[in-house]
Amino acid sequence: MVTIKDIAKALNLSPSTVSRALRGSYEINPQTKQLVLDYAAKMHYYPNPIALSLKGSKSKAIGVIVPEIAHSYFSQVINGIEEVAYKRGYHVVIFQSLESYEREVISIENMMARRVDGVLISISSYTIDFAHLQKLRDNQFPVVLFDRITDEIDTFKVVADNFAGAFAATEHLISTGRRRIAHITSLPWLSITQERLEGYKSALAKYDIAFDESLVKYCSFDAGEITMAIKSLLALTDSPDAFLSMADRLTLSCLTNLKEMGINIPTDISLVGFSNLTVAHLLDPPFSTVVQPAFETGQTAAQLLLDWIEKKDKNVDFNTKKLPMKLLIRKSSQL
Amino acid sequence: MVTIKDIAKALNLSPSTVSRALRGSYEINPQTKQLVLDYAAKMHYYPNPIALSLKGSKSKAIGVIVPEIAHSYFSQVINGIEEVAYKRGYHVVIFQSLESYEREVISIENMMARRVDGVLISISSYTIDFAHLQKLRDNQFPVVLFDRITDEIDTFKVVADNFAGAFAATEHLISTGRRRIAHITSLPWLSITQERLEGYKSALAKYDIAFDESLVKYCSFDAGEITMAIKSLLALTDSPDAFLSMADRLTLSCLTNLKEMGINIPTDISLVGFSNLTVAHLLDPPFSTVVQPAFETGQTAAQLLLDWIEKKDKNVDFNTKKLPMKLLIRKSSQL
DNA sequence: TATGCAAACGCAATCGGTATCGATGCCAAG
DNA sequence: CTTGGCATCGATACCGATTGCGTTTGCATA
Repeated sequence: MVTIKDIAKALNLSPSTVSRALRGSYEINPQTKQLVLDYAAKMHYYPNPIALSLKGSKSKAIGVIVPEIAHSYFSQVINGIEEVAYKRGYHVVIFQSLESYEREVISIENMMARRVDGVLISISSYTIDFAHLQKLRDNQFPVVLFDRITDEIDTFKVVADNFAGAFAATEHLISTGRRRIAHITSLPWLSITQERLEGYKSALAKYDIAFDESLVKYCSFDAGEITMAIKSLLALTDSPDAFLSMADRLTLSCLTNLKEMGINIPTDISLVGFSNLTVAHLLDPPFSTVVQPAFETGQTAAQLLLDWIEKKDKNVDFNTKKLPMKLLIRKSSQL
Repeated sequence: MVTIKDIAKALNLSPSTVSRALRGSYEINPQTKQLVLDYAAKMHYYPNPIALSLKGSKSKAIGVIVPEIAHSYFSQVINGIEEVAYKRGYHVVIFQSLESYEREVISIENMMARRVDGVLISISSYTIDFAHLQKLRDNQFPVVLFDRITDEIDTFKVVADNFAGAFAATEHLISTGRRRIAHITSLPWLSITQERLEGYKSALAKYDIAFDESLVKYCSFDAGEITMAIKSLLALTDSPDAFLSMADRLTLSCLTNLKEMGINIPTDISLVGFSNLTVAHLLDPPFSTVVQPAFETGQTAAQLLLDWIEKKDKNVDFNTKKLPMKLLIRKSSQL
């Protein structure tokens, strides 16, 4: 690896002159400058980013924490983050929390130890204490939340319009004649869970359908739990005629379970689910989905973070970007 | 951020003593050592990895190049890589080639500029010149290939047993009475394409079925091409009774196209495809798949690379690890 | 001729941590 | 009393690039 000193030695110049020539400083003789530039190009000189980082205390790296990489939604988000970061000369270091609070805290520490310039995070399902994030913010450290956010941290946030997505899905089910719409959702304390529930309730209200608490089921990541939830829903005296599921894993579980039980979709029960699977149209039956703007979420969050990092003055005006959802109606929810 | 010098000043010691105390050097008074350790813990001291990197010319980072992150197979591979890398204190920097040779070359340069300690790469489909990789190897730089490999580079490689996978799938189709088995595959110059074709041929030979070149279709990433291929196969006078597709995107395209054409699966045409989709069982019909050991591939490749990086002597004995495939038989290929 | 003043470039400190080489103090052996 | 050896710790160069400041030119002006 060729360094500035190598170039300096070869051209009988001082390292400082070479450095300035490479950076195009005005106080270098154009001829000298050209000489250095040519030689550097010939020798394939690249500035050592590690030395730069040490000097400037900027690593040109951002950290990303997601619950799981191998999950269609998050891998699409990462795709969007990559695209933006790559174009702006940053690299992306990825961590998985695996929905564990402890791993999330460790990942944050790890990132700080590695001196990333900023963090993008979608909070783990089991994180209810946000001290690890608040500490970063207290130190003026740039953190952008996406998808799973929280009110307790004041910063930039990027989310899908969960309310509108749930509202549209519910309204669609109502418009196809359904009245007893079960709401299968994730953990109750998550922001996305709450927003989606509100969208659902709001749509019911619009059509004067009473909200029935017994139709709402909160499910953890235990696979058996969703099966239990479905069975208890079907056991109701006034059992549901539609399922609205609010997460990928829940959507797929619903489908698997209902099929196993021999329930006809959509004749017996109509089905709409939040999902970013690219093969929803190939499922049996082709599945109506609310699709999250995953790629755009990644892009937007990365933009915000990098703008923030590169901003001179530290007076930033935080806001929350809300990206539109898309409802794709397929056979699972048609008459 | 607290540094060694801060600690030194606070405890009236020299930076070198603090450094040695933190590293547990034997030549430090146990009491002094404890003092330093306690103070460092209290102040949340983390060694600056950037300074370490500059000194030791090791970045403790590895680069990964995949065609696309948001692809079930590759995201599972990355998952495996991550797991191993973090346990061993490395971080993972991910690049996408998007199946472009140019982007692959740029990514390599980018990684070198960033001084990663090693590279894991699954070669882009349109890479037929390997000079960029050979240059790395010429400089004794650790590179491990996975999935898409090449004979032109002598190094560690990790692949799935493509031959066995294709053989098993073909044999299964034959055992269900199929004799005209179409082979829909990827670009002809890829290692995986060739190995899978060999497996297919070998299974045909075993059962004395003549190999018919007209049943083999090579498809690029153009979506229309697969449709054309399928139509031309169905137009044959002796048209196929089974489709064997050799990549995720092809498998899904086959399914989409055949369904659109109103062809009954598996009655009219039996279907088996290579795929790492986790929802194959929910497709219509439930889809027989050859599943690649994605996670294990990532783990193995990362292991090999890190062992190599950390090895003292540079005499490494290259080999190619072959991981078993799994054939999951579902309705799409049953009688 | 002396002085001023740019233009062009070199010196050396710096970032944080490590490693080499001393330096010091103390105790025991000669 | 001197010398050697050990235990313990400090000063400093170094990794690669940047940067404030100083220095050397050449040239024009008083």
